[in-house]
Amino acid sequence: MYVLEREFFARPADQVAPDLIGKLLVSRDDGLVARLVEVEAYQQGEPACHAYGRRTPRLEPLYGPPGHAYVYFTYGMHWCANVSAGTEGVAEGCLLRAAEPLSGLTLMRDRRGARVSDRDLLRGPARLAQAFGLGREDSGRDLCDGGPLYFAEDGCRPEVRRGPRVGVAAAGDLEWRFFMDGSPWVSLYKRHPRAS
DNA sequence: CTACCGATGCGCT
DNA sequence: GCGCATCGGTAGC
Repeated sequence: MYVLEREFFARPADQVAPDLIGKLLVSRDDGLVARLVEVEAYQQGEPACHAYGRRTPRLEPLYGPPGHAYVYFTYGMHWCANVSAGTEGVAEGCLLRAAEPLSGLTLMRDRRGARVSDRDLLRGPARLAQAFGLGREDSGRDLCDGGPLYFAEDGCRPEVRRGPRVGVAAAGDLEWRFFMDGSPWVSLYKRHPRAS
């Protein structure tokens, strides 16, 4: 089991995202481990990216060095987590959309709700963030500095498929959603009603 | 299982 | 003020 170093993330987001499929997300102090099954790439040159045509304080983690968390708030109640990619000064990131829970399911269920099925614990970006206890204070956190939140790999080499992103109005024709072929842990695919 | 709809508050224009 | 990289409940098949 090897921890993913910063150089893993120092590539364009659309190259990092497919390589994250099958990797492990670890919250060490919580004892949480999950295998990523669905990730989306975003980069600053295209309209769907939060950093499209602007640079504001909340977006600094995306512009900074790779391997840092960018956690944002959406729809008035949900947090979603990205890991920054590419080179410093260029905003790129990978949205963690779904994962298979491997360890710490009890704590995940404490955070998500007692009646939530295993299948729904981490199926969706806001669900994943909630189960891992991620929020505003985690945005900007370094994920490659030996701290408690990091990525690891265990030799899993899944078949990766790709398609259009989920729920993005300015989706364009980019197929930057990557997911594990045939996995029951992947989130439901819903295209945005006004997607181009 | 799918389809619809309301909740909710922040970041930016 | 507007729009949103969403979710959960309910209704219906």
